[in-house]
Amino acid sequence: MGQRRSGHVTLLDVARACGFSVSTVSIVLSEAPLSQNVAASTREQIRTMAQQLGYHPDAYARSLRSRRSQTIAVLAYDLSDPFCIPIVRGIQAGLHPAGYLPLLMDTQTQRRLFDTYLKMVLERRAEGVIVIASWIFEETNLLADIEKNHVPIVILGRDLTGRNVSSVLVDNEAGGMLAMRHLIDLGHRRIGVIRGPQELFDSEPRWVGLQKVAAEAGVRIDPRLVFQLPNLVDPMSGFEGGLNFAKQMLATGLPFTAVLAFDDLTALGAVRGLTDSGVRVPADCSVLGFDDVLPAVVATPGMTTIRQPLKEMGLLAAEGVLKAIQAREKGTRFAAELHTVMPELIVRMSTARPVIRNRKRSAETREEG
Amino acid sequence: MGQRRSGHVTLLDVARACGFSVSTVSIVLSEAPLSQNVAASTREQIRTMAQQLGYHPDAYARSLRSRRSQTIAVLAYDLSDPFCIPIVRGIQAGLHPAGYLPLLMDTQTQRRLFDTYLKMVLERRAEGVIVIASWIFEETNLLADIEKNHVPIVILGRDLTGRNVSSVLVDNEAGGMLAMRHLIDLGHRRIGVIRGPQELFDSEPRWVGLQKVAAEAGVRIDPRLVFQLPNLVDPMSGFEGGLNFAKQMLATGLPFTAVLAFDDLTALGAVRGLTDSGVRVPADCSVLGFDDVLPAVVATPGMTTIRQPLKEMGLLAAEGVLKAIQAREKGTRFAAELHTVMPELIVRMSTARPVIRNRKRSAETREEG
DNA sequence: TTCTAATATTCAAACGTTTGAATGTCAAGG
DNA sequence: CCTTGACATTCAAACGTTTGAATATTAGAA
Repeated sequence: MGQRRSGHVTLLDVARACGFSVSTVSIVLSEAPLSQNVAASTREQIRTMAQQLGYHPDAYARSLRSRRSQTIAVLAYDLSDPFCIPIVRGIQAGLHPAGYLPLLMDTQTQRRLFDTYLKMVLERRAEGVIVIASWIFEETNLLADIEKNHVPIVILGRDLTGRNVSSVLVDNEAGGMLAMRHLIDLGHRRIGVIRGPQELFDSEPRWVGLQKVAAEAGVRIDPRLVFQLPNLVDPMSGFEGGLNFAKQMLATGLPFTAVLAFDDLTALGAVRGLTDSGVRVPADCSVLGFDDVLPAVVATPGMTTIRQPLKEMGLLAAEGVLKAIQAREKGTRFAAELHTVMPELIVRMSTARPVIRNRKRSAETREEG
Repeated sequence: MGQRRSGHVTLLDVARACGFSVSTVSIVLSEAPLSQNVAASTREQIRTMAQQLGYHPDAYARSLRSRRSQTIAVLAYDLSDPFCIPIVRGIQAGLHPAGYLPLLMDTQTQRRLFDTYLKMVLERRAEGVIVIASWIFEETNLLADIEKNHVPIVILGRDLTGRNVSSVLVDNEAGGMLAMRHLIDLGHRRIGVIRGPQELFDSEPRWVGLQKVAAEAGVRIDPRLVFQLPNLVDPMSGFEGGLNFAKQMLATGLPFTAVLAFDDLTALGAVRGLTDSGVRVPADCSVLGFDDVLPAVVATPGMTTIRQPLKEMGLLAAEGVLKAIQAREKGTRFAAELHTVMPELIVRMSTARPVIRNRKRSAETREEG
């Protein structure tokens, strides 16, 4: 009955079925202002008929006509990184009330995919773009192509306000400071550090922050106990880095009572490396992570970590694009905003006061037990 | 220059800029068969001009005209469940070569969101739907509304072939068998079990499988050591369930040397519960999970688990919808297919041979150390 | 010269909406 | 009997693309 060749019920179908024009039906079903002028009986009739036929407006036709896609593209560098998920959740939560749909794209830290998806962003006429950045993100094409088309961008994890791109950041330096302060407060003095990869924006400020606190407290960080992760291509490589570096730390033979890792996966790797070598966490050595992702909270011992308010960051990003879109509609020029959110220390079981004894001895003790 | 009020460069802009008609430009840029008839010089000219202006075809106009959205909706019950991510990855991998884009939707185990997104599926004219099912999934509206519009569906984690919906399943019974066999092979005889929630499709067959193997081996499963998770609303509740049940198991005072958990998060919860009570894993008690999600592999000790080939399942689902779409195009009626994939035992460090001594004693031993 | 057959390009309609302007109806006011 | 205006409905154009049919331009064959 009335099924057109497209297989989808259209306004025309509904119009024919109840004897009104397409215009009237459209006006009623889209609840346009004019619909106040439509007789109540007509409205009722049209609505029930639409319901009956299972009519759903065609978003493509609608968007074509109204030039609004109600879509925000979200370019995540790697969805399999537990870091991304809460952010995406926040974005979703921020977009939903405004009737926008996130178009989620997982670029898998691949330049090629990134470009493919970028093209799609343009083709699908996304009204805005949110980028969850990683080291692979080089600004080149993004700004050239997307901004040329006046699509507002918000970037998470990188400060691009200089290029007039709104940015959401966590205060990494403060995070680094919190981390080091916690360890020092517990009484640790000999601390190994696994720094983040050089190309990652977050790495440096965390390092700066923790150094600052260490210096203030008169704690010297032995450079032989400092390692730096290579560029990560997937979450597991952080884990493996942590694992290997922990073993290398032990191999130095230098005493240390705590490891401060770049992020939670690295910290979990460190825990594995230490445990495998018979060093107990936290009894013999404390480990501290960063981010507060799911694997850190369900591991045992629960990981003490510097929490990033990921969901909140996603929300901020969502609000950011929406604001920019609104501004563009009104013709207002919109100045890029910088949001810096504060990290928070979450104390769990992976850190403890250091025991006043030689690390090596304690390890041996356990091994013979 | 030539920027129209939409803010996007259109075919008309390109046409005007190089003096050809919209048709010619379209034919060249979309590489239609007719483009062979277009002079090489013209083609070149048009292409460079399009490039220069930053032209990108409007997917909406194109889809409207061609009635193809090149989009598959993916309804995931909860993206924050690490279980979903590899599946999504697989789907993405399967769709990409065919030029389809997954429209990822996180229903957050909420009926309301599920319905909202379902409406969007219809409105955005997704050509197919892949559902990653959870207990919240009740077939009612889905089949009524989506199938009415002849949109092919593939469901993961549930057998709906009876309703002519292609389904991808893991052989849960085989998984349950693998799990129990592993524990029995190690020498465990007193085994606690945490079953999955009743409404979840996977729960029962796993339970059947492990019972079968236990019965064959003459191992009796003490019902006082069997617990059942309530319906899960988020991944953490599985963890908490595991934690609490592990403590309850200990509280029974009954001896047991292994816990077989419904999934990895539950198993990780059990590890926490045991460890908190001074029971070491695996020295005093083995723990075995199911799924092989990221938190299970980065935890220490690494979780022995029954791996589901999640990525492969996603791939199968993607291939499933694509096949159905192709069939519909040719007018062929497409019979729903059932894909059952095999789980695999992954041995890590959370399981070991049981020690021949009283569990309680060993726990005390450690506590005094 | 005229016809055929390529080659090269354009016309115009269609996809399903939305919406400003136009049309038609009817009752009250002059 | 004609305005006026409120109400109810429809017309028709537009959004940016694709595509079957049409047209224009050539060159070779009859």
